[in-house]
Amino acid sequence: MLPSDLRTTFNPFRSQNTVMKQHIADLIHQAIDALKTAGEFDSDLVAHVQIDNTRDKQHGDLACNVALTLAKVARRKPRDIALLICQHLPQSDSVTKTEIAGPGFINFFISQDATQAVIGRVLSEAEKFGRNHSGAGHKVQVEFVSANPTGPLHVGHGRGAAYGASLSNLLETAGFQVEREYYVNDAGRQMDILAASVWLRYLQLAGTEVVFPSNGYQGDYVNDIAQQLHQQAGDRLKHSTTAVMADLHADAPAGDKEKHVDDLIVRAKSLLGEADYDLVFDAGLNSIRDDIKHDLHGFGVDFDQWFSERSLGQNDQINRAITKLQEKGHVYEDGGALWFRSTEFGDDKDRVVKRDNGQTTYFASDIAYHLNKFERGMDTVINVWGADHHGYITRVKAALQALGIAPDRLVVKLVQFAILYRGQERVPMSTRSGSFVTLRALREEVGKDASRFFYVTRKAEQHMDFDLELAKSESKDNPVYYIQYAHARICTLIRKLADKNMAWDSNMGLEQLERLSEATEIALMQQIELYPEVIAHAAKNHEPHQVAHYLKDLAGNFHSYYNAHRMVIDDAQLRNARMCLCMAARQVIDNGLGLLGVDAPEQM
RNA sequence: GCGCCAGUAGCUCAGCUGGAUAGAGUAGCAGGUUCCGAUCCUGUUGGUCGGGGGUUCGACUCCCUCCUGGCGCGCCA
Repeated sequence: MLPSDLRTTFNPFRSQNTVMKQHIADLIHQAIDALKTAGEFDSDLVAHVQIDNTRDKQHGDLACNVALTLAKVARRKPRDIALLICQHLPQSDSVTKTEIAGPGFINFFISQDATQAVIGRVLSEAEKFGRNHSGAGHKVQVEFVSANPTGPLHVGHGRGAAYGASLSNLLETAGFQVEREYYVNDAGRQMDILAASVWLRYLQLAGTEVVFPSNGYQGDYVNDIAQQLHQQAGDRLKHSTTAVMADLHADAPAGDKEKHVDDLIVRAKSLLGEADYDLVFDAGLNSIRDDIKHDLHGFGVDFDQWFSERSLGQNDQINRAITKLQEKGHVYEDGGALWFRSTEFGDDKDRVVKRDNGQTTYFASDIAYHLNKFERGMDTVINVWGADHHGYITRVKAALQALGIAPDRLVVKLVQFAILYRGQERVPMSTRSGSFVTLRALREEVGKDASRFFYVTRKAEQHMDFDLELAKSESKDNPVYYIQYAHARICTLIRKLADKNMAWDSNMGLEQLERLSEATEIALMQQIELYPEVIAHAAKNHEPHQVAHYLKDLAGNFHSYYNAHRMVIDDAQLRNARMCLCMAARQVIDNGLGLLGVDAPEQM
């Protein structure tokens, strides 16, 4: 038996079948078994029975290709096999007809009774409809956003936030125990630059004349933080211009802006002393982190854990991780630095974990961090990263492997960047031009629902054009409103019925489902029936965009139905049956939008 | 140079892990509501799935090779 941390990734997802697909598959297995008994097939023949939804309803509702896949091993023509199977299929109330078509497909036509039954399941399972237990008993952590706390989130982070949040929700509906985590990069040089920036702005407010470094953080938010700090600490952190600015490397353009800012950091530390430097540092960190937290909350994204990078160093976890690698013989010294021999695990080159000046690298923190994740008992860890980090995957997986953790227990999802458009015009997003759009600005302009929806309508690896005008438009062009409108329409029906003393009677409706036989009604029911497998498939493949596309189709089915038939009618039996169908559709829209972090409003 | 992601209708994108005649939305065209919300519905035009080979009963999907675009290849974080 393998040690527990060497076990491979649990793969809970086998074929996720709907009730009906499973039933058909069972029928086919029974037929094949009967044919084995009859001597038509070898008794050791193994059939992989796959049931597909048909694209064209002329091909029935469900189709099976088993006759084609068996042709070779059974050494018979596919159509002959299909015929044999059909002749041995047990009777089923759910199947009205089977046909052999094309090269040897077996098409199944499902009875209306069986199709209508989904309505009762949706109404009784309600918000639980669509869930499954394939991930039961497994802990998975989803780490996402994790933007440096050196400034507000911008629209580039929004896609990762929307994707990670929806993915987490999806995994939960698949039965996983999910932990949502934000890794706070609160250590390192960038944070020191922020602290120095805050202090210099503070000095300016306190009346000390200093020149702000070109490499400092220029944003207005730094001023706000400095102002708060000044109110809080008074002039206690003040120093003279000469004390601050003397003997520094010159700033750009004449000098080196990197050396200049590094000198300022050293100066801040020496003039302020450790305690006061930490005060300034924490003022910046806490303010920005709280701001990010607040921003994300407004975006419908909340985390279970905000994991501090600094805590790794404070608890000596970085050195412990390096030592662990050393003990296993994967570390060597060269040029005064410590190197992890990652090439042994497929990396292009070895990587430094401890610099010649004794400082550990960011990579070393990341090794410790990922070790920590698994030590916390995660079976699987999912990292949602920006596409620019893909070069990093190999070395992190190499480190895990070196530490005895199966690398496939870490799954990295890369999210491509989104390019903003305002109609035809591309919105410049460079930080330098100062015109980059914050996530907050996006939320204020476009709204949470449309932003969340737009971010996840494209699959994550796909480059994406995000049109602000389209997302903003409250019209038919905008899919999120199209879906929400369907939901609101159904809610309006309920209100309408109450006004007319015709309140929806679900029991009567459920007894009369056989009255629902219009083409648009059947189509809507069939679409509803697909929901659980769409969810399962989306969870399995980490693809929330499938939910978005499904919901668009579902809303389309509803609107067609609504337009073709009336629900508020005198025939109480038919009226209540139709309302059962509408309310089932409403429930599925509600459930699906919920996964995507989009509200399902009762009126628009 | 090496590696990762992408290339599907004029535009924005799906395509259920290899299945039947490649689908939506939008744009274009032609229609529909005295009605429960027209933020809606119906019909229709539009494709050498980047190019070329290969694998097999069958390829947008898998393999090879070229072309194009994005990103990455630090003792930065």
